[in-house]
Amino acid sequence: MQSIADAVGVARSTVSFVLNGKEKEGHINEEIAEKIRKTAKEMNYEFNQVARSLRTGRSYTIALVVANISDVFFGTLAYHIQECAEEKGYLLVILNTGEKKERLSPIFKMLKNRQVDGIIMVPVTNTESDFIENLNPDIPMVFVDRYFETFNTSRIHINNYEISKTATQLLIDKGCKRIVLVSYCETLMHIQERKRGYIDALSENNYYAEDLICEVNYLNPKDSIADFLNKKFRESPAIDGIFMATGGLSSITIRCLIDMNIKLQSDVQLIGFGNIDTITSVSIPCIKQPMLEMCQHSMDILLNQIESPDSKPIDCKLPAFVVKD
Amino acid sequence: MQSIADAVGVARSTVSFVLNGKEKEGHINEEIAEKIRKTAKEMNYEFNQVARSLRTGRSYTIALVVANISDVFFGTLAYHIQECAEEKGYLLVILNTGEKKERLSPIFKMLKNRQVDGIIMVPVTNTESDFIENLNPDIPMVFVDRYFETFNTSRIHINNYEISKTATQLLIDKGCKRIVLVSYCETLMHIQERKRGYIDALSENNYYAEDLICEVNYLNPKDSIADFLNKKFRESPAIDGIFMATGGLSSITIRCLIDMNIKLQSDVQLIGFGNIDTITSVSIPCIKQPMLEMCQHSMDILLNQIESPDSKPIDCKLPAFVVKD
DNA sequence: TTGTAAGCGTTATCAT
DNA sequence: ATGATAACGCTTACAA
Repeated sequence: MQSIADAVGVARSTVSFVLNGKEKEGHINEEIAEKIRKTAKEMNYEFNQVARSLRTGRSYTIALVVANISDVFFGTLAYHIQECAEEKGYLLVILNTGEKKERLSPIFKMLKNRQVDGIIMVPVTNTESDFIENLNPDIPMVFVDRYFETFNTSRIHINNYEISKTATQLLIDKGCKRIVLVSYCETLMHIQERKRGYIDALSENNYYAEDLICEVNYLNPKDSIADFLNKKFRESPAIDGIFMATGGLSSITIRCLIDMNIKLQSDVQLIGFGNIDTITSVSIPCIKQPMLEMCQHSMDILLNQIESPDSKPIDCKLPAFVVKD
Repeated sequence: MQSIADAVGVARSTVSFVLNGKEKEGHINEEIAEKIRKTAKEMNYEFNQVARSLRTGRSYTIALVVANISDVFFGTLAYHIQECAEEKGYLLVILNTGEKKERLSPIFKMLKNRQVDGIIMVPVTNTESDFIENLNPDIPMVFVDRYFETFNTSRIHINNYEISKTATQLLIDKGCKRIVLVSYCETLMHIQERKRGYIDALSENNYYAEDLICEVNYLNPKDSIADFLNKKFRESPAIDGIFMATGGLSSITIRCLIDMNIKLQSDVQLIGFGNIDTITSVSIPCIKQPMLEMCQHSMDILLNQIESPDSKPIDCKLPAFVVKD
């Protein structure tokens, strides 16, 4: 920057103003501004983000904190968020929590050292009280996909309740009467909401029965599901529909059914989250999340929060949609 | 830092030396050093990485550049690399190229502005000459998975030739005589090497025939594969084995076969890259890459290169392994 | 053994 | 309309 200033014959500060597009504020002669820009290009000057960060306190970096980036759902989030971030001049850093709450505090600490401007996060299960009590980093933060009811940050999520009710109703409309819910045993709101949608749809048709709910834990879900389904298919009346509450569970459940020699979409009607259609040759209706929109909104809301830190948290609910068979 | 210095009654520089573990260089009294450390902890001081970066020219940040982080292979790389990086105190940023060479130059520019210390990259196809001519960023860089024959950077890859030959031989040992290769039409070395392994195994048994090679392009590979297989199954003698040269192609090919009502592992014997076993109920042998080791080595080699920029590029070939059915 | 001071490359305030 | 100059928080050569 100094050398540009020397070359043009002005002061460093003049160059800085021009190169930051603040000619107006600096009241700089258009002619000389043009000359500065030209020389900068000639000398192919590129500013040093680190120095700028030190001075301004902003790093133009945001962080994405997820359980495990190798999961395709998180990977897709990362992909879109990186693209959005790049467009706005931000760099994206990735952190994995491994769903371990004790990793959060060191992560937030490090992000602060680095003067990271904002965090997009898929929160770890069962950390609501930690956030309320002491975990809250004072960096602008938005939650994506998952959220907590009483912890008030900006959140971007889908209409879990409504879409789950719609999906379940779809099975009912096909004539199913004994519809299983395959889900995780989980306190996170999005899972709770999906369950509530399922229950309400069944209740309204008087089909609800507690014993149709299969809630597994994260370790070894496959065996639990297989056992459950095996039992339920032998009962009379047997089950005739399954609603799978996450993408991961959809794959696992379908794998179980194939192993059990159950004919998909004839012995049993299915619907679930995720891209089920890619793993089986019968086409199965599924609930798709508007990934790109979720990411765009996350980014927009986060940037807004970075610009105006005192703005109120925003609750952004986007519609998911059912892709029929 | 100043406030610690004030509290203890020493100079800022003394504090700096102690906190960086350079008491020896600074020749600092152990007693006072201890006091400084204690006060730092009490005031829960945390150093500002940005300021440090500006001063030292190192950001303790590395970048992972891949085609698309939502792809599970790249996602898995990202996961392990992030873990390794964190362990060494590095932050990981992610960049997607979308396999577009024109995105590389702006990416490298930005990484330089940010004083990123090193790059781990899965290079974009057909960019060898660009790298040789003008693209080479002068940031330490390693290639992982893919590499170019004549562009001399450190590379971490698997024994593509050997493992492909072994895999093909496995099909031959099962009695297959008409073995198809499903691969991409691609100049990247790792794909070429896989093809060479396949050809050599067949040639040694006098089974090689050019018309058994199905090389598709990245756009719409599914239809090309389906057409090819359809034709080949009708020929006499029909094909009886398939070697699938990438994880993505394995899924696609198997999906085609199921659609065609071909019985896996009886009408045709399969072997391929990736986690095939998760998408079908018949178990199919597959080639697994040592993902964790690849990432650890990438990180080690990169860090070494950062520490000693003049060290020679390293060629690190790791063994993949076949998981049998 | 400790302290001083000069940077690192910017931005932004204030005088001119 | 432009230029000096201090500051951001840290590291490190050198003086004391």
